[in-house]
Amino acid sequence: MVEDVVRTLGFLCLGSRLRRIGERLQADTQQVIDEAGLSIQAGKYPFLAAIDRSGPLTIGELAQAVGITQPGATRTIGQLLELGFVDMQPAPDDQRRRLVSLTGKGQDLVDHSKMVIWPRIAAAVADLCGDLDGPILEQLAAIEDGLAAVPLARRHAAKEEEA
Amino acid sequence: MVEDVVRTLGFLCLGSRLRRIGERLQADTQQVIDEAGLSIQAGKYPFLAAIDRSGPLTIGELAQAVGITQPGATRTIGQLLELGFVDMQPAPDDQRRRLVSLTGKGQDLVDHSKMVIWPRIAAAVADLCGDLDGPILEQLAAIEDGLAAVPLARRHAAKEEEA
DNA sequence: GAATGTTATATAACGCGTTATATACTCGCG
DNA sequence: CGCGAGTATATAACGCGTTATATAACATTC
Repeated sequence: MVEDVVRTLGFLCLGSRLRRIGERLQADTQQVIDEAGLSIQAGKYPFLAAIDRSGPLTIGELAQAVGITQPGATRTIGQLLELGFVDMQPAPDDQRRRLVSLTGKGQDLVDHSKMVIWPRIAAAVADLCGDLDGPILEQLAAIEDGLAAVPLARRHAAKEEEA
Repeated sequence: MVEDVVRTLGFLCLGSRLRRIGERLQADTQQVIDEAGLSIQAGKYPFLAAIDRSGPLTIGELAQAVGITQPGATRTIGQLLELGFVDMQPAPDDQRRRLVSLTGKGQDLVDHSKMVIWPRIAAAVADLCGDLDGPILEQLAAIEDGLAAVPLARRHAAKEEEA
């Protein structure tokens, strides 16, 4: 068995480690979505949720809302356009800005997800790390170990089952 | 100002959020490395550190050690080979396995980094989040806010300056 | 009102992770 | 020995982030 250097090095590799855990978590989230029969990628949800919460947004606002750069937002919105979940039209007062809104199909997906899949995911993640506390490195170790022990797709909110 | 949906959605977007923070942290780390005049990318350090700690390792062991998949390790090691930091030769007993070791240049880089740059990075990250405690979402918010307020490159271990 | 600067989006190229698959070597067994 | 199964690495293709730069529309200034 080889030692996990990223974990061993602690603060020195915190960036790598957060990325690694984030990727793992997102892959597990994707599995939950797939098992629910939804045809959407996990990374696209924040865009749909942003529009659902705030109404039509421009590309630039979407980039800000999901915390990525503008070219990244342009690309993902392009994909959502092709998938038919959003619609885009120039802002009436400024032809440079493009207002992105949900289509009926997109709104249906959001509405369905809000009821069925988002609570499921949030509950699974809460089960994984909702009760954690203490220094961040310890929590990250607990999250990594927790995911290895029971993948996200098999988790649900901790109830009083053991009672 | 647009709301940060990833932060707002909490556990639901934890994967995206960890990735995002990890990327930001790693980019800031890169800046520290660049400012120190070193010509190496932050993401390659874990590979060098793994070999430094454990001696020559195969591609597969390196992948395990840094927590990525084998093709990712193959690629990064290919780059380190081109940069002249590592050397690769078939294992004597099994021609399938390739043992990756540090070259003199690679060892020099590691030795120098261990003295000069790694402590600097670890101290900056510790300054950012070493004293944090509590639920993970709160710590992540503190880290994001902290990075926005004072980038990693301008941080150092918190001393009793305020005394 | 034409030149110039600024802002919003798009495009290109790259970094670094992934999965899927090909290839080369080793091992075990008839 | 030779052949099929398994293992280690390499390659290809893609996801999704980045930076740098091009283009189009608006704003300003003389």
